Amino acid sequence: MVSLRDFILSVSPISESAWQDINALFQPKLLRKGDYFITEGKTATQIGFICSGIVRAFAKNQNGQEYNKHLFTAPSFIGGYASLITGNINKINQEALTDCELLVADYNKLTALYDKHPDFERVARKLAEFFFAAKEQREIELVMLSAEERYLLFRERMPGLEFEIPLYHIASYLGVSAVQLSRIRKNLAR
Amino acid sequence: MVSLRDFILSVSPISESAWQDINALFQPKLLRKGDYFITEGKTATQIGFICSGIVRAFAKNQNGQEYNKHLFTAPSFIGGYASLITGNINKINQEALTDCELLVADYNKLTALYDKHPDFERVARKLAEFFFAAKEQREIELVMLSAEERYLLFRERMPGLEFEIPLYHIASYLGVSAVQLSRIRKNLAR
DNA sequence: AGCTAATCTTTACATAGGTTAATTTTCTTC
DNA sequence: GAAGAAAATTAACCTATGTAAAGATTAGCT
Repeated sequence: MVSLRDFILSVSPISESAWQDINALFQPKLLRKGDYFITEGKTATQIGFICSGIVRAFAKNQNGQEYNKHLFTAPSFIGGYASLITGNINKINQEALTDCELLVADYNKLTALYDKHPDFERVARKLAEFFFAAKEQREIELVMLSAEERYLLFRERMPGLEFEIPLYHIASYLGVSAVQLSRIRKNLAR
Repeated sequence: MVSLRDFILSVSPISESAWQDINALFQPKLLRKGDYFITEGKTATQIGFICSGIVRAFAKNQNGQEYNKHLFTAPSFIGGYASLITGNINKINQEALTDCELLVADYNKLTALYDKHPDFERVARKLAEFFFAAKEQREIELVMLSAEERYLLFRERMPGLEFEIPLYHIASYLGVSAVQLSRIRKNLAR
């Protein structure tokens, strides 16, 4: 159970009055395992904050095959970030893999606070920068590392997570099939 | 030959006084074909803006194999963005593939302007958000599309670029070997 | 505990794509 | 325009990984 306030403050300090305005926009929401926070097809309007639980973000191709773009655990923001930013149709789905406690806010109301609270816009800037750096890192790893190396890295970075959700979700997150991950695990066991 | 001012204004409006302060920090610099703007190993300190020319950003793995993370054409910012943001050691190299006209500034001096000019920090926020959205799109394409589809997309998005730089740089950008790209082109020709 | 569904592994086969090296084509430069 | 260097293609071979289907294992009810 993680606090939104602490999370924001860990990014960049903000005034008490900014926090009050931000906090007022977030409402608690419970997401049951299997529920979706967003689905593709409409422009995203809401941003969520995970207090507890696990959410997967995935894209579907024309054949219906899914790719787990990200596995979110608390504390983190979720929502169709690219769609929120650009206003384009959202192409991402986000599904709870466990029961989740969320805080949910309207993204436009939130960004409307930037004018009043430049310290909050600074939080947003730093977050966007970190998100970018993380994506860049992931991109490099997807291309430069073998699937086995990516799996080992995953276990290091998110220890225990592989026992909380189905392996095929992890395989998809690593960019391989469940069968291939099974082979990799067999190899490592020797 | 593209103007930094126009590029910034296309992201978000800023005051004339902000522009004056920003502009004062940039110095022109000529990069010859083959020259490097940054190399891996040190923390990045400078940010560049491409007025003309082509730059590739690439990562090297332990075997010395290279992966072209990005091909930059004017107008765009270059520099070890992840390193600038996080302060970590830069792991990226950026090499001019043609002669380039750059504008170069000290990144810390530039970000020091955020306090004085919140409208400039807004530019930085929006840029970071767009960079993120672009990376996310690229990640999805790397995983969900075949190499052939990625090549076709590349030709659509950066028309003509394939005739200005060696094909093996494009292959690397697409995440395949030069041999494989050659096969793909042969296939498409039929 | 026992039944059912979900998950994971294994097998068999197909294929995209890597590597190396040889050959051809294109670009530079004198 | 000829010589040499760089780039691109082709061929031969190999491996990682995909797909489909069958089995084995585990988890979730009632």
